[in-house]
Amino acid sequence: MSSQILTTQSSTAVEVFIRLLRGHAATTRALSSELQEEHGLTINDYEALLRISRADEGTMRRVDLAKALVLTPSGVTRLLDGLERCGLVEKASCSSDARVSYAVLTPAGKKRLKEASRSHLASVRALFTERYTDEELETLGELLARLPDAGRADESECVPE
Amino acid sequence: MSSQILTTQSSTAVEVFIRLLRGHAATTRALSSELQEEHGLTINDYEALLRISRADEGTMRRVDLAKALVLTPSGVTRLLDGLERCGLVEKASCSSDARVSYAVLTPAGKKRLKEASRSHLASVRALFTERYTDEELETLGELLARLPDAGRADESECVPE
DNA sequence: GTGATATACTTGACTACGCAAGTAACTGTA
DNA sequence: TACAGTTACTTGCGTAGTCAAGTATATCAC
Repeated sequence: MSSQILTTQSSTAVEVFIRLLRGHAATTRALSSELQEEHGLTINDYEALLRISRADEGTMRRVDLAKALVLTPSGVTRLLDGLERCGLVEKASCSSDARVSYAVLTPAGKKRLKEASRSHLASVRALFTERYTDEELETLGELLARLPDAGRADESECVPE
Repeated sequence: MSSQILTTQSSTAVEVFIRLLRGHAATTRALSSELQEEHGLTINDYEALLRISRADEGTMRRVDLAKALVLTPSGVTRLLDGLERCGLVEKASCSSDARVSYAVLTPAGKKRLKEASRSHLASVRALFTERYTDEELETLGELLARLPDAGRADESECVPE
């Protein structure tokens, strides 16, 4: 009905953006309900545990975790509050800088992460490999990595021992 | 420190997923603060106005809007509550089905959408075209469209008259 | 028609954030 | 050594969304 201006050139940019939003919403929902039900973790809980487990010395400054998860510092405080309440993470202080408080996995945290990893990784792989060839996955990963802050995703595949 | 299992095959699936999450967070944040400040709309407000404006007869069932935006019905109720309170959207009833209530743009809603479109579309294009060639954008769009529910993004480029 | 089931939508209670402001500690400059 | 500025983190408050439950209407089987 209403007249529309369809600028063909670079109209794809907007499409791509929308698909990014919707794809994120749908995949997150698909994966997080499973993670939630089976292991009581949100996607960010899981990612936080994973990042901490992979960090040098197995500890991570809250600030660095915020960057890795693309959260604000307050978001991280609350995220870790929850994980601490569940006994999966503990605070540790830094000897050289009294401002920083490290997050460390407890044995329970390591255990939970390991359990959750099995099914979560399998689900992620299933979700993507049923839609893309290896080559396409490679391409998609490379392209998404150029988005602001998406580059630091690096090798998140590891399953902590 | 901890031993890690790096399954090279399809490890990219997980990487891609993470980049999707982080890329979404970062691009949304970048674009929505501008939209918020300059036009008082969130990304979803904007998308809702756009979808309604593009629908046949300029009206849309709430259920269909939910699907298009990948929100739950209650999410749509609240989203539209806000837009109604701002006078950008109105309810209309359906003569053939008393359960459905349509969302229609008010003149103010059309005006706001049109104003917001200018800068928003420009920002989206800038954000993406500074990172990708036309060809890459095409590829990225095609790949993202395969994700669950991301396919219905279609030609969102239109600026309502 | 009448009851079972499905659909469209709303509401209350909750969660996961963000933002702004605050505290404490560190750093660099004079 | 004192003070300005920065950094790490927390807290109060607000918001956007979910889920579960509820209401009203429609549809289908018989």
